[in-house]
Amino acid sequence: MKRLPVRPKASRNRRRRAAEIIDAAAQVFARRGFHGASTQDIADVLGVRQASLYYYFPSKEDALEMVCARGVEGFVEAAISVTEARGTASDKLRGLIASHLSPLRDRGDYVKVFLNERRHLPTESRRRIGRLSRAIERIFEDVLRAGIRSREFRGDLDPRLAALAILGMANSVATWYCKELNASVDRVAATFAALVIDGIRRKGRRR
Amino acid sequence: MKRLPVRPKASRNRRRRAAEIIDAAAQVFARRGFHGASTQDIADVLGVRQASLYYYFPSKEDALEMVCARGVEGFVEAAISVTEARGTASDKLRGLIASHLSPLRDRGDYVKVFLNERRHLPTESRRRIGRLSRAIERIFEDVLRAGIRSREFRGDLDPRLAALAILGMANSVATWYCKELNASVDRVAATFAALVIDGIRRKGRRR
DNA sequence: AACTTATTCTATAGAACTATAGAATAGTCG
DNA sequence: CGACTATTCTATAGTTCTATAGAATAAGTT
Repeated sequence: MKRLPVRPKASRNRRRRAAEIIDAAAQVFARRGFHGASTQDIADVLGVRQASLYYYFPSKEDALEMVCARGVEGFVEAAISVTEARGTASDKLRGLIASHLSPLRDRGDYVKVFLNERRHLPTESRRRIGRLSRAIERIFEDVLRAGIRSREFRGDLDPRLAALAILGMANSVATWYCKELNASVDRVAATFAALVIDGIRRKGRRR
Repeated sequence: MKRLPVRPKASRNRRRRAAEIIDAAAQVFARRGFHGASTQDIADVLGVRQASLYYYFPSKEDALEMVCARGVEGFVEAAISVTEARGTASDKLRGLIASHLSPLRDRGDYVKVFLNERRHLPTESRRRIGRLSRAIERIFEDVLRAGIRSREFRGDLDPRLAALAILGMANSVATWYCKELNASVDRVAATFAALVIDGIRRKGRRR
């Protein structure tokens, strides 16, 4: 086993160092998937020995849990605060979409891992995180339902199906947003919201 | 090593047997992901020894390639034939969405694997399959562009972004469609198409 | 400096997994 | 039936990976 060229300095702040570790894990899990990534891969990103990681987490699965947790962190709170503000159902939906895409800006890897790898979590934490997912679906659904009740949205809309459609659309951004950065997250959010609210068909000469 | 309870009969048709093997692989890869699934898992589904699989494929990666190939098989052809039919741009888009969701009915696992695991393919086959993906995106994009030119769709639409949105929405169905079968694939397709074409907002008193 | 604690390192046990080799069994056909 | 081919099995080499133990080094403190 070879000696590392330069021994990295130990951080004086454990918290900060732990965040660096989890950040590297997020990066690697996002790229190769949980099972496709080895703890060695994470260590390589940090320039550290594989075994050193275990000072910061007790198992690879726990690392995944930390990444996933940060991947949904704040999603629900942000969504709730959007729905509690004043405004039409359309406004709220626009806000929901924007707040849902927002974490892609600074936590893209975490979100990707949450979306694609959460199924590999051990049962208990998977359940816990699954509840958060469903909470978010519910919030979208409720806004749609409210819009239908207020006659702002079409009465023939299936709120559950529409919520899944909108979330599917929004979540798909995580797979390409970093590659094609000619569109900012805000612009994507606005475009998507306009698309589902008014549709793509030209208006004016209808009915 | 224990003896298997009943030795499975050898199929007299190699083709058919190979299809069974790949089917089991699709099922297992869909559930656990490529790296999360072992060849043992596949063998368990078939009630066969792990090593027996290697009579049908030379490596696990090749099995993934076969699954992915069948996961996109016919997508492009079906999409092209839709766009070549007569009809408005809206009709074509509806048709595209329907034909894109159609394989979920009988090949859900293959589609899931194609969508989620193709990134784990070795470089060359990943490229080849990536080209097919891009071809499909292009087809959607072209229909949108044609609709804009014919003034059927709004002029301010970004066709690339809209195509990605619609595909993201459609592809997301693969993650939940088998769990919640209270909606048939056809109904989902129709709902989604209506959603993006006309939007969710109630019409009639506008402009 | 001497001592104490925090962090990383070396080394490795032990498990799991892919893939190969060659034996054994089942099916087919003269 | 006996020979021939197809398919599956047993057994295992060799690799990779997670996680632990204990030594070594860096940082902080008195």
